[in-house]
Amino acid sequence: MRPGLMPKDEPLLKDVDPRLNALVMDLIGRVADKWTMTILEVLVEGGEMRFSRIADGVPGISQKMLTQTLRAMERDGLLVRTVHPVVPPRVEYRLTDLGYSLGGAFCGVWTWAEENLTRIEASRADYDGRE
Amino acid sequence: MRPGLMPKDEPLLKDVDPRLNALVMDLIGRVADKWTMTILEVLVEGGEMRFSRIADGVPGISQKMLTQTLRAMERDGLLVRTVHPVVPPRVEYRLTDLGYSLGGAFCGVWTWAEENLTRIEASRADYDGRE
DNA sequence: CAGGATCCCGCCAGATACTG
DNA sequence: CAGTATCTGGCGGGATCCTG
Repeated sequence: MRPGLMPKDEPLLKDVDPRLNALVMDLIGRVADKWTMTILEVLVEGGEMRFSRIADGVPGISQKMLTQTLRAMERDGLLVRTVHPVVPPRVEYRLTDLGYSLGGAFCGVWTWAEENLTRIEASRADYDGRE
Repeated sequence: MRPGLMPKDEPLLKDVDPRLNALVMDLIGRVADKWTMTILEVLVEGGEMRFSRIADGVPGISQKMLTQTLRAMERDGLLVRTVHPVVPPRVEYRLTDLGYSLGGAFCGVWTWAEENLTRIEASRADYDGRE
């Protein structure tokens, strides 16, 4: 593919600013966790939703982590939080365009996980079988 | 889009087995972290590589986390680890087809992060500005 | 209903030292 | 070179109680 031999000092990644790269990695660390991905999935499917309905859609999440993750997503501009001043309180969460675009980007990972789950479990069983 | 009103007990996600869904979420939790993503990126770019060259391509990672992440990826069948019985030791890591396919799935997330980094930083600054 | 505030435990990850 | 082994502090995250 490349002409000539590969020089040994060729940069490993594209020659991007390492500081920029670190920022991107941190951003990914923030955004690429299972809670964020799942909440994103739920909101893509369900549109604007209230707190407790999101909780229903994310089995296993604690209220603390749900609040925390939603706040982080709001801070990152992935969703908007609307408080309706009524009793009982009614808070709606709706994805922004940025949020939807992240949902699209994650879609590939989600699909990949679904498609390859059994293959990976088999690989793990095989790996654990050997010693 | 949908005929009729939406019944209130409509399932939030596609009506998948919740246990299957939990497994997928766990798998994503395993695989969607910044170290795995970065190592994947490096190996997609660099092909078969040795331990220390991978370390060079992943700035900021500790040797412990690199070993640990590589082992987990091997267990999941994302890469193969080849030990050459020479002195000094020479260990090569190479992605499997499964690993490459995950790299492709992550590509969207990586690109998304690069493209939207400044927008997100602006959103955070704005969010932190208000109180 | 949608959280805020606390307490607290587990394990994650960095630092350091050692080895085949 | 490519790891293991060990110690340790920090904090992620669950459980619980309380409130506008």
